[in-house]
Amino acid sequence: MSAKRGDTLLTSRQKELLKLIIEEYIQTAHPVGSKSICERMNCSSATIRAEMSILEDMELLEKTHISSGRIPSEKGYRYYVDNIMQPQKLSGEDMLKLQTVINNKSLAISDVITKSMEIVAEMTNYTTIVLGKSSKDNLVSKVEVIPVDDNSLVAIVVTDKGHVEHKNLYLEGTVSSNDISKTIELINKLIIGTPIDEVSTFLEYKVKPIISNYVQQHEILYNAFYNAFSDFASNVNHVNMTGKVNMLKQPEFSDSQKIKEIISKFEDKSLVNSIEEKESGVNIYIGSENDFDDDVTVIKTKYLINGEEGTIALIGPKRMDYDRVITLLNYINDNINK
Amino acid sequence: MSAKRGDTLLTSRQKELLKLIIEEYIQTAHPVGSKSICERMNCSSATIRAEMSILEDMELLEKTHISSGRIPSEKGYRYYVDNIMQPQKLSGEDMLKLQTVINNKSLAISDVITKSMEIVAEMTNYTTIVLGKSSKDNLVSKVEVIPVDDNSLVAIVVTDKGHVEHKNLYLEGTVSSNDISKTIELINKLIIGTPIDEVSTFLEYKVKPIISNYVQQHEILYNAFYNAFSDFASNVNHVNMTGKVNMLKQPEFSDSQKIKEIISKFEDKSLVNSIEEKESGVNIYIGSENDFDDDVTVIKTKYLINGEEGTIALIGPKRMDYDRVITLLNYINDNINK
DNA sequence: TTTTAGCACTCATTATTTTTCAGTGCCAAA
DNA sequence: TTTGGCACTGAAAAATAATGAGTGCTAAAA
Repeated sequence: MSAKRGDTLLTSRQKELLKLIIEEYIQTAHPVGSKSICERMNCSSATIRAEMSILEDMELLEKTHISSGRIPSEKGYRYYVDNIMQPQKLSGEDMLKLQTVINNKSLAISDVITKSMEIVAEMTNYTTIVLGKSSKDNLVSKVEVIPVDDNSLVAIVVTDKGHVEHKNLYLEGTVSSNDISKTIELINKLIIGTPIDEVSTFLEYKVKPIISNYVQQHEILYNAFYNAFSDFASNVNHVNMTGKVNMLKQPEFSDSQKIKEIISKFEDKSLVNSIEEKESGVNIYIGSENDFDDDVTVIKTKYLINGEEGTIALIGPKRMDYDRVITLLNYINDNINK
Repeated sequence: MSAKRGDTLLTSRQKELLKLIIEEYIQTAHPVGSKSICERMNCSSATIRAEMSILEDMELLEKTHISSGRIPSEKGYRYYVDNIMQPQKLSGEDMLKLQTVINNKSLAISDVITKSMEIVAEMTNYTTIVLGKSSKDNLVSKVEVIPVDDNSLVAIVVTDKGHVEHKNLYLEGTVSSNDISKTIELINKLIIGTPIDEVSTFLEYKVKPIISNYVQQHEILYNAFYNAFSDFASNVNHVNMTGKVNMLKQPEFSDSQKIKEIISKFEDKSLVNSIEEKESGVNIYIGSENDFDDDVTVIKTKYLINGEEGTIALIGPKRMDYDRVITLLNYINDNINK
């Protein structure tokens, strides 16, 4: 927590006002007027208006039009997140729901993460993303090939991190099972320990030149395996998104143009992949601070457990329940680290 | 083609008129007025109106309001599809695009199907779905277990159809590698040849009673494998959807409420799975004829190649370019059968 | 110096009315 | 049987009016 970032000098009353406005807006999605506040701060609406006006000068609040109530600006949310909001404890209900997954000791960690985030999506009505394992550091630890019928095989690659990829290969023409097993032997001998994203270049420089010495129908086989392995490298990133529809329930995305925009972005693989988090900790990217969409907030955190690494992220409107989401992500983060 | 289904007695002029109206509406999405037709049929708009009126009495056309042009009714589309439309040849351009995938002999058939349908989605601006392999008829042909670290394993199952499933298992406490290999041996011995959807009951009745005779830490191991296999059975259906966003581009789905409805349906796994086609041939389900949504048409066909079976489907507005889509699906169908 | 009541003013939103126009149905003549 | 003519319809767009939540400013009260 790089605390107090940009903590402009606000009186404690201004801080309280900002807190009340942001929290009301988070709940209602309607601009907040001076009247609705004054009861809670026992002073008149005129006083509130004066203070609001100051907060607007500081660019922490905005108006939607000249005579409207106030909504938080991006800077306002940022100030709230950095200087006002204080992390709550996880509610009993939330904890209970997560525990059923987290305590299930027979689940692999990657499943715990995915299922936890599915639960979070459901609880919060935001969209969650688990971006799994990048190919870096995944070393091939076993290549298995199983014949299916005369013309097709299944090739399976397992990495040292327990990542599995498979691909059905089709062989043009008949290839002797002897040739197949020789090829596999060769591949296994030469390739084990190679980073998975380097395997295709490795195949080209180490295997291709010598395969013809050992294998009769080397060309067909080499090509089949080459195709398979280049796919493996690019597939190692897996993505799991849950609750895309939740986003459409948010009032800020009720315009059909905006809906299309958001859905398109959800479908855009390279954009979704770019959500991968580099920094450590639970980080918050409000509006233009993220590369996904100016109208959303992305909260994400990197995980690295037993060599499996990835990012868990949550996307919601800028008007997000920051408090709860951060508490949830922290809780998941702490718990998957045992 | 169960031709001439419901071929009410239409004069050839009425047929031509219906054809023109439907084809214009498919292109423009606007109700078609009598004036815009009369040039092409060289007669006056009054004559067209009279004929339109007859077609409306037959429930082949509808009005959106009392003084509007005509749009096809569901029955109208049905009549068009059954009795008027005649299958075109595939355009050179369309064929070219598909050939790049279909002629790539090193791709497994399942990849050819998936990629073809991705291309179709892009070409047509509709949404395509490939619903893969149901679990029926998939017999376990190999179980492979690979240790990742002290507490975790990867279990891989391959079926006789070349279908592969894998799962990371986490073992609570340390389990001797001897016990693990004994368990695998036992499972491989007893389970090979079992339909994948029956494996978990099989485990319960055949393996559970005797495993304690061979394996020390049988409980941990049995549970881990039991969980893994029950997942396998339910995962055998895989789904690939492409072009969800295309649907939102269609003018009939520009209303934000409708968009949400469609997107929700796309996300609903059981609904998507229910698209599976039982009948043979390329079949057309217009509006209320399908279970997906009254405002769409679903065109689908079953495939069964080398033991791999599934459904390829296309979803678009009822105002769909039936001609082209059917030609495309037929072409793909013919070609994946070599 | 700070707070507050009072008041004129603004502008989104909603409702109401008016205008426009593509298209229809019907009829009588061709 | 076809067609030109014409009155009529109703959606859609444009213009107008009414409503009301909320503001900024000012001058008096605290």
